[in-house]
Amino acid sequence: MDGSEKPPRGSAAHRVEAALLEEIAAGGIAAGERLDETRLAERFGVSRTPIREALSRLAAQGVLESGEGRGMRVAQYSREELAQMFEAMHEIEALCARLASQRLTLLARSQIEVAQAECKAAAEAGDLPRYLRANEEFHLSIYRAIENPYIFEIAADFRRRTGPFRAKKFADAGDLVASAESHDDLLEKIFSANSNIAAEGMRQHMAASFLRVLAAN
Amino acid sequence: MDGSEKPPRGSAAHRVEAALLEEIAAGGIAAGERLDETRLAERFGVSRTPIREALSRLAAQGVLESGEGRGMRVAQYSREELAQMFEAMHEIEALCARLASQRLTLLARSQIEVAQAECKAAAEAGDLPRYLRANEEFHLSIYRAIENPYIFEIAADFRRRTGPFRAKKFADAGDLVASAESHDDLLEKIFSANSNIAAEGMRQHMAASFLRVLAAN
DNA sequence: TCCCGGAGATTTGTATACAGAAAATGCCCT
DNA sequence: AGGGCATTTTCTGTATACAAATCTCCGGGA
Repeated sequence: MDGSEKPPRGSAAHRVEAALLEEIAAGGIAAGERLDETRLAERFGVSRTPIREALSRLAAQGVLESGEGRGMRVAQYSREELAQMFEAMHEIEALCARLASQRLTLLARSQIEVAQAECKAAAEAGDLPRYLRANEEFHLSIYRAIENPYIFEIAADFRRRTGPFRAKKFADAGDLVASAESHDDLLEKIFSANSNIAAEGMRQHMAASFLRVLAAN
Repeated sequence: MDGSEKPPRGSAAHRVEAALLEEIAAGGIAAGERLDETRLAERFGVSRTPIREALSRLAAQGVLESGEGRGMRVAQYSREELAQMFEAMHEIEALCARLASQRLTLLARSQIEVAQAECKAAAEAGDLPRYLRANEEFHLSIYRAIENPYIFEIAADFRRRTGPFRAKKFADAGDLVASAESHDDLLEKIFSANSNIAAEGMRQHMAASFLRVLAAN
């Protein structure tokens, strides 16, 4: 929830939390999969106590949930739930585009352009992991341009939660190239100095993306 | 983080979490104040373990933070940070009003009206704790009308975090009455079936509120 | 007077044990 | 074969103990 500040409480618990979060975001632990405290304790070489703390924190952040039966599971979303999350994300992304367009500094613009250049390079190389990282950085750089950490955090949180589902829409290298090209269209609108055009451009960009995600999930 | 679903993990830990959250939101524990595990354990009649779990979860939600020195403290915000949070909340609230206006069912409208009636009754009784609860419920009922749990959660989260600061704007019973009356104006706009008027109405309502909050903090 | 170091007190993080609840398994009867 | 009940196993939540880290206070020296 915090950006960058002081080390959070507990080093083993924190290490476990961060590792699990990264693994879940990359799709390494599937939605619905159960996390076993005892096995995780063995895996990380600690007692159950810091494991429970890490799991509990991830649950408080909505990454895990107590589902049917025992144990924590990676939060699962039905298609309907996924669609609702995308709808919320859709609104937040449009808001971000509008605000970014209103507040854009030359420095922020330059950073967005650097991020887009990396997207293009990764797409041309047909390198999916690299593209996924670059794509996230591209969108995060737009959120940063708003210069409000709370808005940044909301948008970044959606990215974190939907990451595993969104990754599935890229079937081949052509998809990467098309995605990177759609960024160009989007940036034209964000840089147009018309915040309504920016918001509408982001709506279209995200709608196209979500339709592909729903098809792939 | 969740609205209403299954009982969250842990009954003592959960009870403590909920009680602390309510107390913090009502301003009963001040921003920056340190929470002592041992004393809380005595107070709630449990061991440190569930206390630690509750505190850890509240930290994951941004309500508490590990600050300078030992222990968890209620999260503190500078005026600048508070203003940024309000700016973000302002945008989210306007978005909520717009969507609620677009999606309002008769049932949802009725529930909002019940909540507003309770606000008025509490204001007329000059009962601050009752008013604070009623005011929260009023706003939550608007978010519920959107029927998207993710948007609900974002807006509710801001309410949770800003609760202690917002509570300080009510200096006397007249403030309660004025606040309840401003809800009438707001509802007229939300019920107007014009989502732009609804959004603008909420912007004004929240801006007035934030200016009073900044003055009081 | 001020600063530093050491000792004691306090707090934090974790490991382990225990009790209770939930789930799984096995057995018996229809 | 299927269902119900009893028993066993597994998991969850919590209490307690311990070690390490941090904080506070006091005394001594410059």
